[in-house]
Amino acid sequence: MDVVSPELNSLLPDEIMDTEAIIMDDDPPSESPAASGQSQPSDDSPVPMETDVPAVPEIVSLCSDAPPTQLTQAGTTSTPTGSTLSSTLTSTTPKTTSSLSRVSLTSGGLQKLSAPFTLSANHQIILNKVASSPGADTARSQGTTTTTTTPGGQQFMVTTIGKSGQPIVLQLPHTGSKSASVQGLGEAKANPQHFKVVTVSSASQVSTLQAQQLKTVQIAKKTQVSSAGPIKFVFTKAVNNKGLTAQTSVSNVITGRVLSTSSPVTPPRTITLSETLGSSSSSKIAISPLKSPSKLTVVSVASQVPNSPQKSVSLPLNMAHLGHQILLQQSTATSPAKVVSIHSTTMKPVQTVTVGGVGAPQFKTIFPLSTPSNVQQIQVPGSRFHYVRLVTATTGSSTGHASSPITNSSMTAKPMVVNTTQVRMSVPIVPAQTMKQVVPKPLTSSGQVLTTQTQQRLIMPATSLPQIQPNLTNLPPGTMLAPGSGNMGYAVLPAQYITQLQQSAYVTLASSSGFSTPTGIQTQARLPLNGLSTSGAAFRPRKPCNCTKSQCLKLYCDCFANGEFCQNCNCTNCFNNLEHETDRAKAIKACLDRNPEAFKPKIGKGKEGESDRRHSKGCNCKRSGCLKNYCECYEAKIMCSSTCKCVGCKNFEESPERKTLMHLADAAEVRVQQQTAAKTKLSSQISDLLTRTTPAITSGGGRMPYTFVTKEVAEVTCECLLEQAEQAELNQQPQATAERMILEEFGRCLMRIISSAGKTDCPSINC
DNA sequence: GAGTTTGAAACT
DNA sequence: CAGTTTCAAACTC
Repeated sequence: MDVVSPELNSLLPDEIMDTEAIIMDDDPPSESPAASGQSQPSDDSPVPMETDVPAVPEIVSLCSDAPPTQLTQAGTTSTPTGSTLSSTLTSTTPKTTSSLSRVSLTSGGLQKLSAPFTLSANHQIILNKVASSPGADTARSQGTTTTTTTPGGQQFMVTTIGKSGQPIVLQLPHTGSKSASVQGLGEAKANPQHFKVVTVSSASQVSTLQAQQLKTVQIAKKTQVSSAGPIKFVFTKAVNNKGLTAQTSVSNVITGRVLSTSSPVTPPRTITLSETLGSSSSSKIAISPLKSPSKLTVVSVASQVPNSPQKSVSLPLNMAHLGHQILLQQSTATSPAKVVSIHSTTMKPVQTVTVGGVGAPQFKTIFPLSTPSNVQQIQVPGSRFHYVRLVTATTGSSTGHASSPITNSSMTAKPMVVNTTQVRMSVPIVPAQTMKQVVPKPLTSSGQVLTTQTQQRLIMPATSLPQIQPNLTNLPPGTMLAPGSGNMGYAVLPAQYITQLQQSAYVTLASSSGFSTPTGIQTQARLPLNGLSTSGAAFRPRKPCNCTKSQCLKLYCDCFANGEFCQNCNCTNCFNNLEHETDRAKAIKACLDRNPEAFKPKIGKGKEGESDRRHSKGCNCKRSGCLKNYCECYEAKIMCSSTCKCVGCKNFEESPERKTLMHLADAAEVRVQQQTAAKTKLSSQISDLLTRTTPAITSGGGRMPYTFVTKEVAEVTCECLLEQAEQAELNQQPQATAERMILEEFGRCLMRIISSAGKTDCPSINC
């Protein structure tokens, strides 16, 4: 799921996006266990999701070091006209490996590279770079597009934007033992199909990515329906950061997008795409803390004809091992139609990913942010984690950065214009809170109700640390995964952080002021604290920490404990940021080692019959009587329970001290609210007054008092008043009469002043 | 704002 | 697991 430029999309007509060409019609799903997950016995029904990709993908790996812009395998011959890129066959299943053929790789239309490839039994194509072609360096930083035509006439288009430096594996889903060439003989022959996968990677990360990183695209299974039917993709991505220690916060980006033509009347079909990074293809990441595949529906629409059918990808999401591999696999029955993608031909697309449980599909959204790297977010149902990939703006801007502006139908997304250094796109911003409200309570495959707690977020490192594999079930809701610095790892970012990014992006981008960085974010919103309501505290400004010695990498730091990055804090030597992912990852691991539930909400639901909210561990107060904010129970506005070990506790239901304090606290809160409201109102009134008076002043239609009540006017007025006083004295009027005469004169003076106020000239006042 | 108190977290 | 230390927030002046 990736950013696909509209230009690239436009190159692929809907009719050529069908998967039929690569699908074996007559292959029973059970023939190839490795690919059985992607194979579907039924044509129209969505392909069941698999949580695993073949441990040993027999595929043709295409190393992205070579800059092929276009790979065309006609199944028979291809004529290399330029520099040649040879690919090695990496298929490990010779039994069903189809014959090799030459692949024509064309870079930018100027170079043609030929590479052998093989379609394995499970329909995987691995294009491996053997050696850099002469033209590789020149084209490395440029987007590349690879188009492969299978012997059966199917065509794949793999586009790489930027320096991916990574081999690409196209894996055809299980189609039985038949070779691809055989497969293509049927319907596919008559109806060549195209698959389009776009990869975008950070050019700055090329050095760390190395050629060992592998992208695998599993093209799922055939369907026998017509080519007009919608296609589903199972998209898997494996990440292995072993040995990679890059510190930069921007990781490589591998984005793939598969477009499928869909007809409103034709049943959806499925394509499995797997993307593997790292040397170890067997390691996998289970995204879903539920340990059961979740459905991920990716809808990306870019540069499509307004009336063109939606192209959606339904993917199951399963993350088993953080930092190794992420598998997005398609689930079976759920329909991708749940996702509504809104596209605009004028705006660059933004990805939207919908993830749902098997039983209860959920909406998930991925959208780019205006951070130095675009952020793609995946919210996994059930855990409410947000898995985010930071997508670096690549240098391959010439190819066009594209994303699909997609909004969830149930979300109130705000369109925004995103400015990156090279990309400007419109992005629907969906606040995390909005998404929370949208996402229904997920169920695991076994029907288990997942936690709905939203109190905490854990920040996990994008980790190049394979050993750090925290149990995702311990991660607090709102956790996000983002790519590690310089590596393909995923960092768990707090949802709040993403929200902040989004907000910042919106402001910055809306003003077209250019790129926005997280550190520059001023608008902060915070998800609720432990046990607190999610509604009221949602976007409340987060309290900055003041850590000095802990580097904000210990639970002393509230930011860290809440799974947030430090932003606008007063901390010193802070490591709680993306720039110190490695250290942060270690710290997180250390915390989890000490307490696997360290990042779980402390305030959870108590036992049955007890209060709804209670402290998981209880407090240990000794001197505060549990009536001060030192006490975590009191701070969370809950009463101490049997789990507490406090001494002299006064934080219980019948405690008069507690009642008094609570009453005072409520009263104080009311006062604060009233004061705040009064200030707001006064400020509004002042602002309104200034707004109304300013034009009058500038236009001459009216003047402020100081403009006409001059010193002279005041002196004259005083003289008039004195004159009245003198006259009253001369006439020996009573004091009351004298005062009345003075006041009446003052009134006349005021009237003259007012009447002359509207005149441009200085008023003249005569007694 | 500086200093003190407090209790959770970290350490031994 | 208990005791001690460290730490940062809460609190007081």
